[in-house]
This record gives sequence, structure tokens and C-alpha cells, in this order.
Amino acid sequence: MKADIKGRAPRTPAEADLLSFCNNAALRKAARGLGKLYDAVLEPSGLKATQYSLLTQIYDLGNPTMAELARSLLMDLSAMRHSLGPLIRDGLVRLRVEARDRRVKRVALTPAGVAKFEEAAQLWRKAQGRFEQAFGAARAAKLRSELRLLTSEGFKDAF
Amino acid sequence: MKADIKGRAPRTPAEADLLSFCNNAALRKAARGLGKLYDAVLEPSGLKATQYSLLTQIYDLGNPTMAELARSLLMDLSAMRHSLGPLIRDGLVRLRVEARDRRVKRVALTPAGVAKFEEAAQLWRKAQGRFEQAFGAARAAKLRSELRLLTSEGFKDAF
DNA sequence: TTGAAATCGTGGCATATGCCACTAATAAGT
DNA sequence: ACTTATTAGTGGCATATGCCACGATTTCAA
Repeated sequence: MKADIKGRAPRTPAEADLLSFCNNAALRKAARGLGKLYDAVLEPSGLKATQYSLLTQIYDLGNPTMAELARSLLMDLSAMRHSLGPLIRDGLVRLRVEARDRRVKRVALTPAGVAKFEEAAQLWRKAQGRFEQAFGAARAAKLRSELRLLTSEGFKDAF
Repeated sequence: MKADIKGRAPRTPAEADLLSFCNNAALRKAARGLGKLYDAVLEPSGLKATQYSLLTQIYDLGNPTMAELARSLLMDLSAMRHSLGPLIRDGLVRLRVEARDRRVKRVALTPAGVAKFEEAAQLWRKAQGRFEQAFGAARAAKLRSELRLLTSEGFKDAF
């Protein structure tokens, strides 16, 4: 465990765990971990949690343009497009050029997409429930609130 | 803005923003957003925040095996190996087979890797400082503490 | 009206991350 | 010692995400 053959001296307790102080690393690590848990619960639907999030946001926004969808997810337009790929390929999502401005494409769920979304939503509720159970509902709400602040324009500007 | 041409009816306030209730989606979104901020600050070093995290953890653990490193980051062994690729290619990290157990490979920073780590650490401190400034130091510590809980074995079991 | 500027989406390339199948090597059990 | 786990890493494939250059369109301005 403490190997360190030919390596640096072992960390002293005081300087131990440098990375645990990094807000960014902590966030990513938590996201990786929680992602796996949600993914496992959603698995029967064949959707990854990220894909479920995409479907949810499309459903929620109604009929967003690609740019609107990307902005709402704080995601790069190109990245979002790439992620949409598998969903389009599998017939869950469809793109339509807007007639009045042919630069624009609107994203919509297909009927199959709506069905898959509703199927996955059941599983999502289960995962979400387990989270609230394990972490505490109020505590979870507080956490989401803090995270929401991190993604706000105001925070970005203050940073 | 409210387009919704041929789309679903607009969300009522009550059901608005479905996704903001998803703990997992909130976490990923925040991670994306914060990642971009840290990345921007680290940019002069040529390292992404994720790569800086990897170097930090290698430095911190001293001379970990690949499996130890992956476990400590709650990361898939294979994923970590892939991420190590660019760092190895750029001569910052090196792998060595362990003589006593030739299945094992130990990960170590090269001298160039140590130098790059120290260079990036300066920038990281700047980013971290900005975060603490914008978010509040105590609040940040609390957030990290909550995130740490999420990544604990106990939470995974309770989930 | 016509050419510059801004907007939207696409494609290519690169890293981040995960899963699975497979090989190598060591540890356990009989 | 042999057979059977178990453990460590590798490689391939797939999705997640981002950046940049580019092409299509629309808007603005001279």
C-alpha cells in the first residue's frame, strides 16, 4: 500500500490529499461517481443518464433550436450536436430546419422518443428517490441550489 | 424565445425546469461549467484541469500503481489509462513495470512532469483563489465536504 | 444593393470516460 | 504441482465534451 519504491517520500498528514482541496476536481469526481449510479438504474431503458438529461431538456423546452438547447445545458453547441447523434440515429430525436430562418434547426422528440423518455423517467424517479433517501431530501435541495449558483452567469462573472 | 412552433405546449410554471431537480444533471452541468473556468486559467500551462488533476494525484500518491491511481480518482482503470496517454506522449509521466509483480505498473512523474506540475500549480492556485473569492471559502469547504460524501463508499452502499 | 459582420450549424480532431473482451501473471485451493 | 480463481493492464469501441475552421444564411451598414 505505502510502496513508494524509488518514489517520492510519502506525504505527511498535513500535505496529504492535495487534490481533495480542488473544487473542480471534487466536482468532477463526484459527477463521475454519481453518473455511474444513475447510469446503472437507467440501464434497463438503454439510455445513459446524460442522454436522459438531453431528452428531458428537449421535452421541457418544447421545441428548442440547437443553440437554445446547448445554452440551457451550458454545453458547447458542437458537443451537444455530437451527443444528439446516437439519439437521432436511434430515432428518438429529430431535427427540422426552420423555414423562416434556414440557419436554424429545431430539435424535437419523435413519438418513439417521447415513449422512451417516459419509460426512462420511471427509472430516473427511482434513482432520484434513492439519492434523496441516501443523502437527505433537504440536503439534496441545498446541494442543487449551490450547484445552480455555480452555473449562473453571476458566478462566472465574479470568477 | 418562446417559439414552440408546432411543438408541445409551453411548460406551466409548476412543471418548469424538470431537469433542475435531477441531482446528477445538476452535478454534471456544474462540472462542465466550472471545468471551463479552471481550464481557462490553466491554459498558459498547456494542461487541461483534468490533466492537472491527474498529475496532482500522481504527485500526491508518490508512486502509485495504475489501479491505485484509478481507485483514488474513482475512475475506471481503462479510462485513466487513456487519459494518461497524452501525458506519457508529452513526456510528463512514465510507467514502470514492478519487478516483484510483473502485472503491476507504477506511474511516476518525469522531471519534466514535476516541472510542469509546479508550473501549473501556480495557475491552479489562482483559479482556486478566484473560486473561493467568488463563492466564499467556508461555503466552498462545505460544498467539497458534501461532494466528498457523495464519493464515499458509504454513500454508494446506501444508494 | 452590396459587401462586411454576426449567427447557426457541421465536421474534424482531441481529450475524457466507460464497458467489454482478452492476455499476462500471480495467488488460492485441492 | 495443477487447476482455477483473481488481479493488473491493454485495446477496441462508444459516448461525452470542447475547440476550431468552414459554409450557409441572415442582418447590418455604407
